[in-house]
Amino acid sequence: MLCRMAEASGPDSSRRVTIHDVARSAGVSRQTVSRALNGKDEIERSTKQRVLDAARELGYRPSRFARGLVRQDTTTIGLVIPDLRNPFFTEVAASALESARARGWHVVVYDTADRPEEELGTLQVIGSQVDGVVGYFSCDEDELDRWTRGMPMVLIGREHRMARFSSIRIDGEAGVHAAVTHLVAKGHTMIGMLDHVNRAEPSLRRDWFTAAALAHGIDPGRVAGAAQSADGGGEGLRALLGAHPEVTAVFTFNDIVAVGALREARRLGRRVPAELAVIGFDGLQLGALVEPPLSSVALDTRLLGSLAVEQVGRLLTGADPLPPEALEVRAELRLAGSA
Amino acid sequence: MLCRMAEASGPDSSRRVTIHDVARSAGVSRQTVSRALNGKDEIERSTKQRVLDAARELGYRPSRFARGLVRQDTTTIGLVIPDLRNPFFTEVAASALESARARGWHVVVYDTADRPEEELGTLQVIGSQVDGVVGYFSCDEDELDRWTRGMPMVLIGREHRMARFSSIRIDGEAGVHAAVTHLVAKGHTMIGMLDHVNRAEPSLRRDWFTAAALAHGIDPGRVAGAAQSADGGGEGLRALLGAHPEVTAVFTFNDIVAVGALREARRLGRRVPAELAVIGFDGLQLGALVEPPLSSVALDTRLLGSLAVEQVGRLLTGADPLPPEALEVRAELRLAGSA
DNA sequence: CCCCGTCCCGTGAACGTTCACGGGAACGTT
DNA sequence: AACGTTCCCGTGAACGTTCACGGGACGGGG
Repeated sequence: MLCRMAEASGPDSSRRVTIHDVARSAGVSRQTVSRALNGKDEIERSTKQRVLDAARELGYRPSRFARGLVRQDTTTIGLVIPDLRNPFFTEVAASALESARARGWHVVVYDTADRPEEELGTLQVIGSQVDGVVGYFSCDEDELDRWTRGMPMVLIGREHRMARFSSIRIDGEAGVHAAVTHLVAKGHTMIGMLDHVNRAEPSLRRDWFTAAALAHGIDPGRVAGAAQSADGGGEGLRALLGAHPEVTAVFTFNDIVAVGALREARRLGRRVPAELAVIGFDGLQLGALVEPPLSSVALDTRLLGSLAVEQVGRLLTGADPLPPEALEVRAELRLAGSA
Repeated sequence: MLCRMAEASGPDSSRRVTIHDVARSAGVSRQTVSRALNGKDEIERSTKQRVLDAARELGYRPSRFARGLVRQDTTTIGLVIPDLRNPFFTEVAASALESARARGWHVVVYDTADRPEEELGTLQVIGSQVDGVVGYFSCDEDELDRWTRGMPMVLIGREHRMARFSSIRIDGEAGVHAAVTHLVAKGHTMIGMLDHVNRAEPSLRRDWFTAAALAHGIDPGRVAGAAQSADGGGEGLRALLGAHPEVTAVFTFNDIVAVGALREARRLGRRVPAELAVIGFDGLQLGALVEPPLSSVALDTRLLGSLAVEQVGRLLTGADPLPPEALEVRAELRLAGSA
């Protein structure tokens, strides 16, 4: 009489084990089972143990949906990332997870595998599973709007037009200016750039570079494209030096590309920073692992992730959203061995 | 008469907007609203549009809990990772996300921040939010059992005792043996190792190294501990060379440590691989970024992640679980410039 | 004129849990 | 003996959605 028959021996064994089954098996009511499982106190010790045993015996697991329906306390946000293996996004994701955990939120992560066409599908699926979304999107704003149906969204590193969106701006103007200033101070006058390739419009970082170069009376035209990978950085550097052999310093779209350029420079026999100075963008931890360590216009990825989470939180609780000027991450030059 | 009053102007504005509100506002029934929103067909074009407008006007968003309760189709798994910023775990996580996405599952990611005491809290919270768990756990198996209450679990890189757990075994014996063999063939006889520090028991990788060294008649005692970071690898190498100056080759616990050792070797003025050969473990993409590229006993992280997801899937659908011999990832030597 | 089919829409029921309330038993107090 | 307290426990209701079913309106064919 200690326990009734266990396992799948009921009339239809495919049905889910509910709180009712446990109650019946333990000879008590639903509410008592609920009390036992949730550690409420209006219950006798022996009864509690009996219920717990019955639950274990039947393999009972409460339905998160039913529970979530009645107590509206769990919030879940979606994090959309183009490529988790890219160290930059890894850091942003880690920071976002950190901030979310501090608030007791759950984070569902989606990796769109760098395919913009995946974004819509993801959005559609996400829309019915989370309370808000944070992340990177490359598709059109109207498309975003169509698929998210009024869900709070925070876009990272991208401008927004519609009021219901929010976005974290990345301001690298001062940082890039400082980088060019530093290179000039070191005596460089022929400064090139490895820009993002495969994009319709020239990158913002390219604009910042151009402005900084012009401010120092430097020709900003020495630019080559590079695919977003270390190999891409290597090839980009070869192309740049092929077209502009006079270049003695390079600013790159990001650190991955910079690391590739660094590796290629070594292979070409050019000493860094003596014969070729390199400054990246992002300030990844990765930059400290290579030799010489990478100088970079560093972004505070921790701040980036936490700002995004903070803002989506305000949007979905209805609190005052952060003003645009607070939603800005300023990049600043961090010098190491490579420049 | 196009649309009723919008915004929060009801009697109590704090209540959630339900499908009922939309129905009332559009002058139809719940079911019709449901039809419009879910793209069912038994509905007239104009009605559908009217409902959609009303929904948008009111800012209606369906409750994922209510929906999940009635249609039992969405499955969500939890992914528990000690430190997402660690490139190895990043790769495993990315692979797991990939596999889950292919199955249409959602993945909630938890980063325990390398603190074992966080695991229990995570587990407790996770238990009521996901259908199954995949990941790394360092705490006791009984503790795991206590907090998960019969939820399917797949442990990675760790043995299990209880039947309800499943685990992915990592077999590096042959790979480490091959690594040592290769070093011996290159003429090395004084081979050291940088092991994981801060662990109660010596690591499995250490055991594999010891066995391989003995098989070649090599003293396996030249070992130093290293913290799990690049800096740790550097310090470890200094300690190892301090205690055993005769060492000409090093096998490390993992690639991060190896990269640190590589960097330190350069700083010490020892040429790699001529004066110091280095072989890591894990086979991270990171290894290709440093100079010289890192040789490593490589793990197929993609397989690792997909196996774990596959197995947790079988456990929670009740399909035949994969047998232990299929739940094994074999590491194999991948040579590059560093050895 | 009746019957049947198609198109569109609405009504009860169910999903599985927790909350608010009520109530009986045992015990002590006036 | 009547009454208040404390300790356990059970019963309706509610959460918000979808499914299964039923039914009215309309049109066409016999």
